[in-house]
Amino acid sequence: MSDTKTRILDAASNLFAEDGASALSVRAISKRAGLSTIGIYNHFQGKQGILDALYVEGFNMIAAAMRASHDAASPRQGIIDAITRYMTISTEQAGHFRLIFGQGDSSYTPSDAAKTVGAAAFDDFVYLVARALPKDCPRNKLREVALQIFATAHGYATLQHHETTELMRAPDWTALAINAITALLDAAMATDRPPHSGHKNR
Amino acid sequence: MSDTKTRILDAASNLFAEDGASALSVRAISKRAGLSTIGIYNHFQGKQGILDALYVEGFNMIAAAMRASHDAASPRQGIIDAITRYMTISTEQAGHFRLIFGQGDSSYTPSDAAKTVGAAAFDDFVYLVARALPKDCPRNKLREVALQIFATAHGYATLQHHETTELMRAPDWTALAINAITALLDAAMATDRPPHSGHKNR
DNA sequence: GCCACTTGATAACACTGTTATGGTCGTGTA
DNA sequence: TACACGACCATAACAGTGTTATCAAGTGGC
Repeated sequence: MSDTKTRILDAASNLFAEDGASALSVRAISKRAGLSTIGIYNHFQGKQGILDALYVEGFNMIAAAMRASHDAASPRQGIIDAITRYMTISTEQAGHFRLIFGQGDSSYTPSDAAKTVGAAAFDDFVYLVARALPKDCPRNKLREVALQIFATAHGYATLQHHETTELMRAPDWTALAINAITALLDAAMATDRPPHSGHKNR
Repeated sequence: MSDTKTRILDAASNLFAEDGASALSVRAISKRAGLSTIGIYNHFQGKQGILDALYVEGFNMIAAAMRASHDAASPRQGIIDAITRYMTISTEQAGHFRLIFGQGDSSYTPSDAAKTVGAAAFDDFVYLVARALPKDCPRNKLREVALQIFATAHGYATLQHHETTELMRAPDWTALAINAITALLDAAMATDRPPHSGHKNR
């Protein structure tokens, strides 16, 4: 990576860390880097390329959080720890989180390369979930349970920052998420029913 | 409401329905209304006021979906029906959904009046959940279970439109959401444990 | 050395939301 | 009736946005 490219990316990262995606005009970035705006087009093909780099950076953080670690007391606790880390990232890396989930810059569309990083992060999580489910669990169901756990946690991570829920007495969002995921894991472990049967009245 | 205000709002609503929030420049709205841009400032205090009107419109749709209806087979089925309707809205009214959850226009911040509409929609949902839980359930827990159900569903509604999950074989998001919420309702009905105990390893 | 490509500064372009300017109209008060 | 004031309107101007155009310099390959 050339010196200019590094200078631009460092400038963008610093501005992003200070004030989120709205601080990232091409003029602000190039001024911070001590260059003109043209370098953003030469090295990153424009502003979208800058945002792609930050998107990938954010997803790498999420992936690291969702990866199996060796110090969990059980595979199940490993999942709970991963979700706790995910909830922490949604707050501590709020700029990245908002960018990834569409709230940072409404004109940004991730490139195909950036998208594949997100998909790979999910694969890491599937592996973590696989260790907590029976060994004979079909691969389809594995991915589905992982998707459910992730989607569930994601709802809590997203809603905790939403202005309507900010009007409420502050709940402990991580605790609520863990509680919901615990219920989901219990249900997944307890039954062998097909995935869609939850759709019927019980 | 004056004729000018109506013309502007109709123009904005039509443009929004066609191409989402990105179609809503003040020049596009005023051109569609056959007026100059100044009316947007006189009648709506600027573009944020236009977006507020659409935000409130979207939240009113969500509120209607989440409200108790009299034709559910049981209170529990009433919740499941409401969540199903919520999932439907997230797709059929994608523009409104994206605007409400921060993805429509990253420069938009809802006014305090708009925010209270969202909070009121949640109150309707709490009432729906109350009918499915034991009558002696403390109000705190009621609100918390309602929040959990809503957050859980919200995760599915949001992730179904995200580009990383769009790379996957298309899951039935509504079925997955209902399945997760069923697990959550089972857990809420089965135990009287304090809300935070799910945080411990089991 | 010549040529093609890459890189960089600067200016220009088309677009954005907003404010400023000047004018008209309607309403209330003396 | 006359006047003052406020609301509303068209238009122009402003300051900002991402991007492209123009010109010049540097580099690498033949």
